Amino acid sequence: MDRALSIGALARHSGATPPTIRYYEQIGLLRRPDRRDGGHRVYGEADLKRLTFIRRCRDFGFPIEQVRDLVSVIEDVDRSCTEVRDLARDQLASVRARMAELRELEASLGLLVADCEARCAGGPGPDCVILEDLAAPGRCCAG
Amino acid sequence: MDRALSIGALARHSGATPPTIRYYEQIGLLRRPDRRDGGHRVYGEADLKRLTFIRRCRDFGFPIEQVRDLVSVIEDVDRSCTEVRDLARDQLASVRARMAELRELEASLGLLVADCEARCAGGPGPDCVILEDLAAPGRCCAG
DNA sequence: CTTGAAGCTCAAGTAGCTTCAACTCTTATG
DNA sequence: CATAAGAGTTGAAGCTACTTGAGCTTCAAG
Repeated sequence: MDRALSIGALARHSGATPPTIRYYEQIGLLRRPDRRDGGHRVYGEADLKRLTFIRRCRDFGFPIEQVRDLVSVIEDVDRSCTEVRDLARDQLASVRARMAELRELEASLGLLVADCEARCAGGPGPDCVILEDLAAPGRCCAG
Repeated sequence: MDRALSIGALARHSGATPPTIRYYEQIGLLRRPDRRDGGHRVYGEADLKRLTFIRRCRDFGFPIEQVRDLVSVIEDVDRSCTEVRDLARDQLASVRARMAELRELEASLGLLVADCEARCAGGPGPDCVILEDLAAPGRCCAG
């Protein structure tokens, strides 16, 4: 029951778009599928499975090159699942680092907005103390 | 006291790199500076101030095109500081949205790692239930 | 005067796709 | 069977915000 899928059908089932699928094929992340007489790509269940895996990894934020590693872990009988765990741990760490950066950014931006409310009366550019602060070397109002 | 700065000195004082400064010049975010006889760029305090402002906006996560707007707010006498506040508010909202995404990602990755610990004994690829889950359509272990 | 650091220009590379132009193929309907 | 819409094809360029590289010139210190 390995029903044939067009690129559009594969896209719908996997959550990728047709151009993305062609792109993955181009960079060697997906195999080159069989073609119909007219040249249209034909996919099967195995392709859907693999693409689903790839999309899921991408949703997890893994960069393409790491996805390549992960795919090879799946297909290589000799490599272990703990490799996936370790890669996921690394990924978790970088997600957390990025979140910490964003938290700082959030705090700074919040301060900037608050300062704009408190210290400026909505005056024009050159009179605004906030804009002056932003342009001054050293620490900034929300820095 | 408008001491002259080389591109390297400007870089050190502003936190940008020389290539980045040249890039900003190329895209019209910084004016074209005067040159010495040998062709080297010469900057002044005004350039440092402007670049500091730009870098700070970039650190806040504003995209280049919005920085362009912000710079014009500064230089246009008729436009008000509240514009900056509004842009900062928008930016704050998108930072928060991005953070929410990352929080979900963190939770999912955490689950993935936990599942790998709990359900797999570190077996090889084809035997790992986690890898199966990731490739299966529909919901995933940490989905 | 020599040497090494810093600067110059222009071009290409990075990630991860998306979008475009200019076609061809398939499928549904009349 | 004709036709028109929609889906598919290709290769190339575009996107963000820079970074890197090649190959050369200039500057500052000793």
